[in-house]
Amino acid sequence: MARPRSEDKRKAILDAAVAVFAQRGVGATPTSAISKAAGVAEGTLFTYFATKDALVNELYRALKLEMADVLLSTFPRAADIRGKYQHFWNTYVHWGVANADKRKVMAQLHVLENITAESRAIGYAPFAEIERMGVDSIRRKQIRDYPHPFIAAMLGAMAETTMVFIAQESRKRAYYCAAGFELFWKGISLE
Amino acid sequence: MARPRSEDKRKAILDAAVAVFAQRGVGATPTSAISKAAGVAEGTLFTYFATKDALVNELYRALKLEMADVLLSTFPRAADIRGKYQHFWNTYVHWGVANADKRKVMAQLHVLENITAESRAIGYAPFAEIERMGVDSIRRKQIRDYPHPFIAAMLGAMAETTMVFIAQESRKRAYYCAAGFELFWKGISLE
Amino acid sequence: MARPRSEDKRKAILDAAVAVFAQRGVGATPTSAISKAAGVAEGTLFTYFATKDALVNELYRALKLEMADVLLSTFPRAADIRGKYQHFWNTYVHWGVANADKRKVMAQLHVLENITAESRAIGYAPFAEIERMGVDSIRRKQIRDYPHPFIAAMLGAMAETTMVFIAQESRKRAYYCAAGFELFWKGISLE
Amino acid sequence: MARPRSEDKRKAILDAAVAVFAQRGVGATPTSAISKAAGVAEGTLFTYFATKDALVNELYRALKLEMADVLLSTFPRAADIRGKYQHFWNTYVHWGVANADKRKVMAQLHVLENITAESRAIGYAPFAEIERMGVDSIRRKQIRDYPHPFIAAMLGAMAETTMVFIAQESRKRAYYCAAGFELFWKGISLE
DNA sequence: CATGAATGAGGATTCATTCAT
DNA sequence: GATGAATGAATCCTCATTCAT
Repeated sequence: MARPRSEDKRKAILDAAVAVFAQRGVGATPTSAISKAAGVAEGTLFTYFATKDALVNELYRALKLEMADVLLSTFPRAADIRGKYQHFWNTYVHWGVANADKRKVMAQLHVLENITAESRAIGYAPFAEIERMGVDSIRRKQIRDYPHPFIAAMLGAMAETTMVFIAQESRKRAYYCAAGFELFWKGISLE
Repeated sequence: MARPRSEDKRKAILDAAVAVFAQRGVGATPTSAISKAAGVAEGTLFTYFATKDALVNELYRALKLEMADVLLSTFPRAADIRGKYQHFWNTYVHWGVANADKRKVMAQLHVLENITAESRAIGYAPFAEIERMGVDSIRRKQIRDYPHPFIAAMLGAMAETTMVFIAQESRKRAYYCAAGFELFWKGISLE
Repeated sequence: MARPRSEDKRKAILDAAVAVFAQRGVGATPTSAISKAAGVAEGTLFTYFATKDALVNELYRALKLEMADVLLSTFPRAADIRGKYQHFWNTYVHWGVANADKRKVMAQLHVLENITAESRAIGYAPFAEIERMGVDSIRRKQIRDYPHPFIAAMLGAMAETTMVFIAQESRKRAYYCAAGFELFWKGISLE
Repeated sequence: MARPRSEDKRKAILDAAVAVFAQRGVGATPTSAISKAAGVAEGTLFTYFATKDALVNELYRALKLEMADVLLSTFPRAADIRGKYQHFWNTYVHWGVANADKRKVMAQLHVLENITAESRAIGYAPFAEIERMGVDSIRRKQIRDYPHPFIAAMLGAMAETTMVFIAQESRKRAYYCAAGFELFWKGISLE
């Protein structure tokens, strides 16, 4: 058996990609910058990822799965409907603030045409459970009756906006987090 | 360094840039694609814009100014506070839907590190009047008391999200436009 | 009008390609070696030839056409059948000896899978006239009855072999040229 | 530097090289393609052959020796002079048709600058006996008086040409084989 | 001023070879 | 010895920018 492919190195490349992508932009970052940041040779990157596109797609999936895990692993099944939405909001915002680079990269990735339909499907899969809860809360008339994807997208966009403000004024983190959720909740709650 | 002769050609280049940027992405578009789309020679582009970055920055400013003009030129000074916000919302959404390319490009531009602080300042300037109105409405307790930039950013983000849904289901344009504003207004109105 | 594309430069690139291809082999020659030998920048090569393959194909056609021109421009229509074949033989051998690089490159090109069917067709076209004469001479029973392509290929292969020997012993050029043709002619003549 | 253990593996690599070289060309074939086709690891190839060039040279020699063996092992010492030449012709053509890959590779190898003078010498050695017979037949005035290497090269080139036609029209194998030899023999026979 | 050919640095990827396991 | 990951020089091609016409 030869030297096995190192999971650490793989992670290092992915992490390095996040760091440099956040700083320079996905499209503007040469693979050489990634390999250098990861501390591997230029060619090594290509033993772990066949092409730059493949790397970008894998990164997309990894970030999506990480986010889903963060959102779901501490989900309060016993909470009331407001508590559940609040959980998503808080968890998302805190994760986003603590992982500013990952958030920036995710924002770029969502918009990139390099991401394949398959990657999008895989990245979306774990959110299906979240969607089910959301749809359910609408059917049970626990929140206002809008299409669920619309509500989810609004939550995402509003949370992103909130994160931007927290990034600018980190002292007011609690304030913005609460204010953002208030705005959102007023919008979708029944009264 | 005299101003180049043809203002038309300048416009043509900027318009062409919008079209190709929307399709291929700002970073992935070569200047040659822009000049070809504009019907001018590759070199000509550089007599109007010193560098690609300069072109991108001028485009940013032009789009910002256009948007401000759209928002302000028909502003209903006599309307009540809800009517004023509704005006911004409707105007922005309709403009964005009718000018999908420009909207896509703006979204990319906002996030690009190529845009200088100066460009951002210039682009922001005409929105100062809007800001004054917004700040005013808060001071007068016509809407809930959040920092104005936060509200403005939320309006922008929510309107963008709305436009995405309209782009996907153009038949439901009126529905989404209204739903989005409802969500927003519930969030910031006092009762 | 900008600087016009220079036919000279185009020729220079093609000539340089012949020289370096002959020395290092088509597949083993980087485009940078060609551009350097031609005295142009690396990028310039690609304004004249879209890809390396395109360059190779154009070279193939150019060499084929040149050869056809050499063979046909002095063709002795009045000569007897032996004289006609002798003309082809002599002309081909002398051209090949005088243009050793081109001959070497042609030999490589013929065998390369990079050469498109279209290029082969174009390169073959001017030889159609030669083929007609050959087929004719067979129909009229002026030479032995073999398929014409077979005879033509034999003539080519035998002439090539002859050229190799002349390249090694240039003093014996006349001897080998005559000996080679003798061998060929004995093979195909009726008595 | 002890001889590597498995002679089988060595053979497997050489055989694999023939197969992939024939398909993709010597220059265009990466060593990884050879090792994969041989069913060994990439690194293993280099315990059997120090460099790609070394492998290519050994392959050249192996093929040359194989050919010499084929030509000589069944040599009809009792036959008349025509029968002897006919034997070479037939054996060569049949071997070449049956081993199309090896023939194609040989053709490439002959022309490659990677083949060292030493390899050429070694590859030629077993043909010395053939040469002796040939020279002898000339001295005894059994065939026309041309330099033996010239005759041998002609036989080779004409046989190669014959093989190409048989490869294209395998039904006419017997015809082309006979026709080719006829052509050759008419050329060198005394009457 | 308009044109588009010329330039060469830079980018993604390949590949012969080395070396840790 | 066998394996295949690691390496980095080399390759083809792109593209922002310059400059001759």
